Amino acid sequence: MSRKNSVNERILGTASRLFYRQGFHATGINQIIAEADIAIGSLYKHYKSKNDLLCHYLEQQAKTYFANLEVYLQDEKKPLLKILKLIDYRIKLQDGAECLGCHFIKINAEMGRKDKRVEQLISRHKQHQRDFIERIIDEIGETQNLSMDKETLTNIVFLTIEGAVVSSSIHGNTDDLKSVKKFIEQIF
Amino acid sequence: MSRKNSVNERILGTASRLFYRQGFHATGINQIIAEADIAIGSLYKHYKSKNDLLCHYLEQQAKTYFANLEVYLQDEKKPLLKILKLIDYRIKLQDGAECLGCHFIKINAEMGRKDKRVEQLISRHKQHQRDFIERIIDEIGETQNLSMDKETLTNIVFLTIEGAVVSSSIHGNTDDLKSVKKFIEQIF
DNA sequence: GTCTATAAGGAGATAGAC
DNA sequence: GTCTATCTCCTTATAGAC
Repeated sequence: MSRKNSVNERILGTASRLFYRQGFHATGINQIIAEADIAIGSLYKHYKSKNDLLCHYLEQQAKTYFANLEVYLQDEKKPLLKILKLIDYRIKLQDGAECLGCHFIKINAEMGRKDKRVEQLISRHKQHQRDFIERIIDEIGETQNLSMDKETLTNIVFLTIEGAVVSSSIHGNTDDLKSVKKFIEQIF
Repeated sequence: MSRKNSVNERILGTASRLFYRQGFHATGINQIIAEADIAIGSLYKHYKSKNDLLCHYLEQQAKTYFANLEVYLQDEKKPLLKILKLIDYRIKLQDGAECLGCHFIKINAEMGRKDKRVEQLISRHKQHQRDFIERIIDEIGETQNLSMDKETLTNIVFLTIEGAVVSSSIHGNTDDLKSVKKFIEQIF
C-alpha cells in the first residue's frame, strides 16, 4: 500500500487484503508490516494485538459494505428493483474479489467461537444485512400482495444470497447469484 | 482418541475433530499426535504432509455424510418428505456439532484457492449434495406439477440450505434451517 | 510401530535507541 | 513515527536408534 496513505490506512488496508486473500491465521504480523511498509512498533501503537487488528478490519468492512451499497442503490426508487440490484451489488463485489466470498463468513469459519468480540461483530453485520432486506420487503408489501408471510420471505431472500455467495467462493463464479436473481423475480 | 482404535483411525479421528473445532491452520501437528497418542513418525508414515492429511479428512467426511444420510432416509418413500428429512438431517448434524457449520465450507473459507486438490474435493462434494437434491425433485416432479423449472428449484433448495447452515454457524442455533423447512413445505 | 534429536524457520509481542 | 534486537514459543518435517 502506497506511502501517500496514512500509517493507519496502510496497516488496515494491507491487513484487510491479506486476511481476505490468505486467511487470518495464514497471515503473519511480519508480512503485514512488510507489505504495508511500516515499523512493527507503529502497528502495536495502533492495535494492541493481532486480534484487535482483526476486529477493526471487520468493523471497517461492515461500514464500507453499507456505505457502498447505499451509493449503489441511491437512484433506485422501485423496491423490487432494489432487491435485484442488491444482488447485482453482491455479484459486483464477487467479480472484483476473485469470488473469494464474504469477509465475515470467512472469518467466522476460521475463528468459530474463539473470540466473543469477533463473534459479535459477525452476527451483528449479518443481522444488519437481514434487516436491510426486511425493510425493502416492507416497501414491496406496501405496493403489492406478498406470496408468503414477510418473515419467511425475508429469511429466504437473505439465506439464498448467503448460500449463493458461499457457492460463488467454492466454484469461482457467480452463476448461483444469478440463479437467485431469477428466483426472486419469480416469487414477487 | 482411544488406543483400541487403529493408529490410522486415531490420526484421522483426532485430526477431523481438531480441524473442525479449531480450524486447519490453528491446529498443529504436535497437538494431533499428542491427542491421538501416536508418534510423529507414524503420522508421516501414513500421510506425506499436513495438507495430505487434510485431503483424507475431507474424503472421509464426504463418505460419512452420504452414508449416514442414506441410513437416515432409508425408510422414507415419499419424495417431498425426503427433502424435509434431508433438512432434519442437517439440523441433527448441527445440533450434534455445536452448530459449527459445514466441514467443507469451513475449509474452503480458510484455504481459498491455495490447494487445487482441496478445492476439487470441496466443489465435488458440493456438486454431489446438489445432485442429491435434484434427484429428489425429479421424483417429486413425477407425482405433481412443480411450481417452477426444475433447475431453479434445485438451486434454491440447495442454496437456502447452504445459507441456513452458514447462518447456523454464525448464530449458534438452527432457527434458519427450520425456517427453510417451512419455506420448502410452501413451494411444493 | 515407538522414542528423541534436530533442522530451519516463523509466530506474536516487547523494549530501547534515534 | 523509525530502526534493530530479543524473548519465548511454536511450526512442519526429517533422520536415526530401538
